[in-house]
Amino acid sequence: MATLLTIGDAAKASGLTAKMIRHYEQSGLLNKSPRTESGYRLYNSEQVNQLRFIRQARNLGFSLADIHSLLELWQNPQRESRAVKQLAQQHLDEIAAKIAELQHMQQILTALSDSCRGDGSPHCHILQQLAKPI
Amino acid sequence: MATLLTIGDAAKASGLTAKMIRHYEQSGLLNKSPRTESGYRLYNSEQVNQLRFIRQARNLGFSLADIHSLLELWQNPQRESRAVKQLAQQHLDEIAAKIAELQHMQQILTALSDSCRGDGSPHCHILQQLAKPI
DNA sequence: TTTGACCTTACCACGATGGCAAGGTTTAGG
DNA sequence: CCTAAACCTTGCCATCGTGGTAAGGTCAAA
Repeated sequence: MATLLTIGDAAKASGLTAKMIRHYEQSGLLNKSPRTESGYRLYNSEQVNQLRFIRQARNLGFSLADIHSLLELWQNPQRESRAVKQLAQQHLDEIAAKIAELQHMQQILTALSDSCRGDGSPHCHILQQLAKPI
Repeated sequence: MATLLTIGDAAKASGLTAKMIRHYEQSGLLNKSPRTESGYRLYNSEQVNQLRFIRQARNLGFSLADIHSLLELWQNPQRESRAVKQLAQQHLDEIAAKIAELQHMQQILTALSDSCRGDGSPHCHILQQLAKPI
C-alpha cells in the first residue's frame, strides 16, 4: 500500500514548505513527481525520504548545488565515500571561513562598541572610527 | 581647491566599485552627486569620505539599511551616541547568532565527516545520517 | 584622427525563499 | 446536494548586495 501524499502533506512530513518542494523540482534537484488527473503532485514514501534528506542537508548549510551532488551519490550504489567526504570537507572549509570572518567583525565591533559611552552625548568612537580615512 | 573625482577615481579612493556607488545612490543611501555637462558624476572629498565610511561599515557587516541610519547619525551633530551603540549592539547580536548557527553546523558535520572513511567503498555515515527519518 | 579608457543607462543574473494573485479541485459540514 | 473552507496550480515580483553585459556617449593622449 503505497501511501501517496499531496504536496502539503509531503511538506509537513519532510519539514519543508510546498513552495520549496516546487522550487526544488523546478531547479532540477528533484525528478518531476507524478500527478493526479487534475494536476496535483503526488509523493510516495521514497520521495518523502528524499525530501527529508534535502531538508537535513539544508540544515547543515549545504547549497542546493551540493545537495544535488549528495543526492546523486546517495542513489548511486557504486559511489565512493571519498566523494561524499570531500564535499563535506569543502563545506566545512567554507563554514570555517565564514566563522572566522564573522569573528573578525565581532572582535572589531565589540571593541568599538565598548569604547562608545552610549549616552545622550553626540561623541561616539564608533562613528569616529568609521569616518577615519585609514 | 576642491578636487573633484569621477566615479572611477572615487571608487579607487574609497575601496568600493563604481557599480556599488551607483547602486548606493540609486537606493537612496547617497545623495545624488553633481554631474558634469556631459552627465559624469563628480565627487568632492567630503563625499569620498562618505564613501569610505560606507565601505568600512560594510566591512563590519552592517546592512545598507543600517548604514543609512549610521550615516544620518554621523551627519547629525545632535545625535545621541546611545542610538549608535544600539545599532552596533543589534548587529553584534546578529553576528553572534550567525556564528552560533555556523558552529552548530560545524560541530555536527565535523562529527559526521570524521566517521566517514572517505575511501573507495560506498559505505558512508554522512549519507546514512542525512537519510535517517529521525 | 584614431584609439583606448573612461563614463552613462538599462537590463539580467545569482541563491534561496517568501508573498500574492487568479484560478481550479477537493473535502467536510449543513 | 450545495456551499465554504482548505487545498492545489502557475506565474510573477521581492528580498539583499553584487556582478556582468550591452549599446552608446565622452574625453585625453598619441
